[in-house]
Amino acid sequence: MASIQEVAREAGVSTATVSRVINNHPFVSDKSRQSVEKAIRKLNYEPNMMGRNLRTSSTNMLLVLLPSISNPFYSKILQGIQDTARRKGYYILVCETDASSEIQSFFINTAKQQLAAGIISLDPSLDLEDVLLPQLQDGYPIIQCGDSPQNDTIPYVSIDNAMAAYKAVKYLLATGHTRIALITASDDFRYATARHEGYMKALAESGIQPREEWISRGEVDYEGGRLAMQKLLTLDELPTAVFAIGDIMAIGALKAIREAGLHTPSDIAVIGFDNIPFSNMTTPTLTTVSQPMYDMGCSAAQMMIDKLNQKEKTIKSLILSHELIIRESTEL
Amino acid sequence: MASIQEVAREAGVSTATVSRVINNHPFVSDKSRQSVEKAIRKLNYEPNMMGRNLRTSSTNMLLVLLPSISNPFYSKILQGIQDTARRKGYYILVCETDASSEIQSFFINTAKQQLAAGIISLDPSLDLEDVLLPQLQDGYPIIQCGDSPQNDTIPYVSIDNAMAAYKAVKYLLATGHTRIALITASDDFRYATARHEGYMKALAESGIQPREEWISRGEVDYEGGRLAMQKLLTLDELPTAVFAIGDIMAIGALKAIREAGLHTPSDIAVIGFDNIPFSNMTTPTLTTVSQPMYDMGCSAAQMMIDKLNQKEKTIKSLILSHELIIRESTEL
DNA sequence: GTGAAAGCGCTAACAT
DNA sequence: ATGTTAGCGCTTTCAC
Repeated sequence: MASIQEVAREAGVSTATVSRVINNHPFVSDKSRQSVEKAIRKLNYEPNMMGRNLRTSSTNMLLVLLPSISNPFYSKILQGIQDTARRKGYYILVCETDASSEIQSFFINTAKQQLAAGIISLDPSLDLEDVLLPQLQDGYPIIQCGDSPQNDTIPYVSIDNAMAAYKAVKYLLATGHTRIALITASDDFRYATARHEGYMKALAESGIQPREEWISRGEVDYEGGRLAMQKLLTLDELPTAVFAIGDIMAIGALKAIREAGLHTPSDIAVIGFDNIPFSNMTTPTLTTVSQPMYDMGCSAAQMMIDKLNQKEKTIKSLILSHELIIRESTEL
Repeated sequence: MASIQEVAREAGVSTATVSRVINNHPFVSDKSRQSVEKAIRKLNYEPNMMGRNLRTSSTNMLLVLLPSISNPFYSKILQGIQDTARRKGYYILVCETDASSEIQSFFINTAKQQLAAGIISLDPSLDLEDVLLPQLQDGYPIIQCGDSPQNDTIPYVSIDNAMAAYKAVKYLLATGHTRIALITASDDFRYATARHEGYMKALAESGIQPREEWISRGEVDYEGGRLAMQKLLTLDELPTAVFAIGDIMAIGALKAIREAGLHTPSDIAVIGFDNIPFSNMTTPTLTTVSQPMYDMGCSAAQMMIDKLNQKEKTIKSLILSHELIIRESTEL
């Protein structure tokens, strides 16, 4: 691999001039510029990132933390992050946080080692402020994406989860349902509690007393949704509709309903949340609240890069819009 | 961020000694080692990767090329790669190749810039040998994962696709089907042609003349599978079974069958390929050939790291085992 | 407009 | 067993 030295020698100029050309600095004569460009082409030269980054004590890599790469919600956000980052010349380092427990120290080192210029976390269960921030340099840029953080000192990109859930349940109420159950997860996730709130608010507005037994909890996956639905199916008086806080859980619920010999939506209507691609491939297709996953990723990356380029002093949180998508799992 | 200089000063030794401690070199007195370790803790020191990598002209980053992060097949492999890499102290740079056309130059630069120590490609349509290799330094490590390359000079991790397809179709034949259609993709993908071959071989063995009209092609996605199935449904004599070369296409086929008012498996049985998580969540659940996606990723990463550590001179290709998983879409 | 030279943080000869 | 020193490739003052 050619170095800047060799290019300089080939072009008959100093390394400083080569550097100026590479970095598009003004005050380089056309003559020098051309001979440098010729030398670069001839030697197939590409600046060594380690040298550059060491010298400038900066990097063009961003660290993305996410619970699971194979979860379609997170992978869609990651797609947005990576597209935007690449377009701006940034690389993405991916780190899966669910995998093991030494993860924390591993990714904190990434920052301490000056490998990554900033961190975008998609992990809703990571305590960014109390655990992560104190270990990082002051002012180290960090953004939460896909949920709001526990405390509002960390900037984030998300949607209005309470409002979205409220609208979903309002829709069920408007189509005549009154016995509406909720399938949710542990209260550790901010988005889960927000959607729970929206559910409660919608019921309250309609004067419906929410019953304790209508709240069924499970892991945020297919089996979790299936088991949570099975619990609901043991009730004496069955709900006529279910709002699940995530599509994967909703899809598990669809399965449980079918296994019980009941039909969706005629016996029990189901609404999910996220609008993952697969929600449109189920039988019946799933009514859901669409989150702009890809856009959330793009926005988070853009915000991070603006901050790194000092375009923005501080990062301001961003609330993107959501949309209720009505499909077969709720219409009669 | 503390540097090695500051640690050396704090510990009252030279930077060389600190370096020896960091890198677990022998010939350091217990006394020195302890005072260095104490200083490291006190200053919260972590070696700067740019400095280290520049000096050693090596890196602990691997570049992974994949068509789409949100495709569950690739994201599951990526998960295996990333898990294994992290455990060995390597970082993963992710690059989505479907996104745009400047991609090629972008990732080739990653190698030229000495950013990544090696490349693992999950992209079956990338011409690694003729396009990528010539632009890289001689001996630059590269592995294909999830498919075999066009020419066998690039080491790869895959399964025996022809055999797997053969067994899938054999199973359909054994359960009494004789009119078996194939839903496949363009012949640009090695895995697609291999599975096509397996299909042909199984039919030939049973003395069945494969009909041209039974081969239906489409994009490797849900819509592609759906459209390919719709084409098959226009035939005068319908097939009684369909083998799709990917689960996503198979799921699209299930949809088309249902839309035509027919039932799976009673009217038309369906077999997919890959065993992505969703194949077990469809209605009916999908019979499929299981690829060890996660393991393929782990193996590719391990092979790459062994090569980088000079444990292996050359990388040997690896064929992992597959398995036919029988679910509801084929049983009567 | 251009070049000389310092130095980013680290490792590895080499010297002691 | 430890320290001195050179230098990886680059950018950026500073001097001309």
